[in-house]
Amino acid sequence: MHAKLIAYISQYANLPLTSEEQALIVATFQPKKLRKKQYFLQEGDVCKHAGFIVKGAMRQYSVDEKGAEHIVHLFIENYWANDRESSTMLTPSKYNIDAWEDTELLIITRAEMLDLMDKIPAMAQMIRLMDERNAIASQRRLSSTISNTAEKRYEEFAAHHQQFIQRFPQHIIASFLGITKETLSRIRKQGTK
Amino acid sequence: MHAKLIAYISQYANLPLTSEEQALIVATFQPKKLRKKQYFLQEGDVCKHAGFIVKGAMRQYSVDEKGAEHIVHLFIENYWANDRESSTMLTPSKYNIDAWEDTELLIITRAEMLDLMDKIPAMAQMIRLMDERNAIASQRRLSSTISNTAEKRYEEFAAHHQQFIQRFPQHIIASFLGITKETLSRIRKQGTK
DNA sequence: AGAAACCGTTGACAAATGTCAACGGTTTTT
DNA sequence: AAAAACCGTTGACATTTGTCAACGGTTTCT
Repeated sequence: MHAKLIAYISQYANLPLTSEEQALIVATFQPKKLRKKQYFLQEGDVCKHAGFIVKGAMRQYSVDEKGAEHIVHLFIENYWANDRESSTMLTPSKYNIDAWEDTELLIITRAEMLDLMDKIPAMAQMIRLMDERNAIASQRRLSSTISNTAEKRYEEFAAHHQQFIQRFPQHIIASFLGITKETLSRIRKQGTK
Repeated sequence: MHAKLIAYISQYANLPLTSEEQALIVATFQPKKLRKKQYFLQEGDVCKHAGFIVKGAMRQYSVDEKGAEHIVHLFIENYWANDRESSTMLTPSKYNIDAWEDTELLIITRAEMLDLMDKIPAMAQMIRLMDERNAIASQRRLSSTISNTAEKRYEEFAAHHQQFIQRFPQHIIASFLGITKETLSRIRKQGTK
C-alpha cells in the first residue's frame, strides 16, 4: 500500500530514498479507507490530517446559506487531500472533504509531516515541489476564472483534465467551474454542434 | 534601503539574522527603481527576478485578444512581485507586471534565492511561511470567486483590503475582482443606500 | 495656460448565466 | 421487483453582468 507513495516521493524529489527512510515513511503514514460519501473532513472541525490518495476520488466543497455546494477541489490518485488553512492555523474548517468513490488513503498529521521533512531530505524537497506546482495551478485557475467565459473555462479544463471529466458527474464539474449544471449542459450541447 | 527587507525576514522567520547573514542579504538583493507605468515584467519575457517592494504599488495582469486587461495581482509594500510559473519553468510569461506608483524594489534571481535559502535558515523559513500564506490566500480568493456574487466579493475584498481600495482606482479593483468598472460602480452605489 | 489623458458615473440595451419545474433514463437501495 | 435517488437535459423566464456611448470633473503632461 505504501509503495505508491514511496514511488511518488522518489519521483518528485529526484533523490533516492534509503531503506531506513522508507521504513520511517511506512511507519508514519497510516492507512485509511473511506466508503463513498464518507467524510474525510467536516465543516467546523479542525483538519488534523493530510491524506495521500492511493486509490479513489474525493471532493472538497463549502455549503452556502441556501444549502448549495461549491466545489473547490477535486482529488484522485496521487493527490493530497487537505485543508491547508485549517491545518496550519488550527482553525475550524469552512469546507467538507468526502469520498466520491471508495477511497484508500495514507494519512499523516502536520506534526508528523514536519518531522519527516526534517529527517528526510527527499520529503522536504517533494513538498517544496508540490507547493510550487500548487501555487502555479492556483494562479492558472484564478486567472482563467476572472478572464474567461464559462465556455472557455470548461474547454480549458476539459482539455487538461480528462481524468476528472471521466470520473466525476457533470454537475460536480459545473460546480467546480463555478457555474450551474444547466449552464454546463447547454455549453456542451452547443460545443458539439 | 535593505532595512525593511531585513526586518521583514526576521519577523516572519522568527529567527534572528546574524550580521554575516545580513551582509549576505544586502550584497545579494539589488535595488531597482521604477517610475509609474514602467514594466517590471513584460508578456513574452521569462521572469528573471523576484522583487520585494520597499515602497510603491504594482499590478500584474494579462491582456486578452480584445486588448482588455485582466488584473490577477496587486502589490504594495512588503509584497513580492514575481511570475512564479515563468520563473520556475523558465517559460515566457503570460503576464505583465508594471508600477502603478513610483516604486522601489529589491530584486533577486531564482538561483540567488535558492542559494540564500541554502545558506540562511531564516530565509528558507520565511519563504516556506510565505508559500503557506500564499496558498491559503489563493484558496480563499478562488473560493470567493466561484461561490459569491460580484457584490459579496467586493464587500469581502473591501473589508479585508482597505489598503488596496485606497491606492488603486476603481477600474483596477473591478478588474481584479473579475467584473467591469460599470458593474462595480453600480454595486457601490446600491451598497451605500 | 491649454490640451490631453484619466476616472467614475449613468442610461439604454444585449448577452450570459441562474432559477425553477418537469421529464425520462439510469443506478442504487430496500 | 419495486421504490427511491441520482443524473443530464430542456423550456420558460428572471437576474446579473457586460457593452457601448456619452458626460463632467479631475489629474497629468507639455
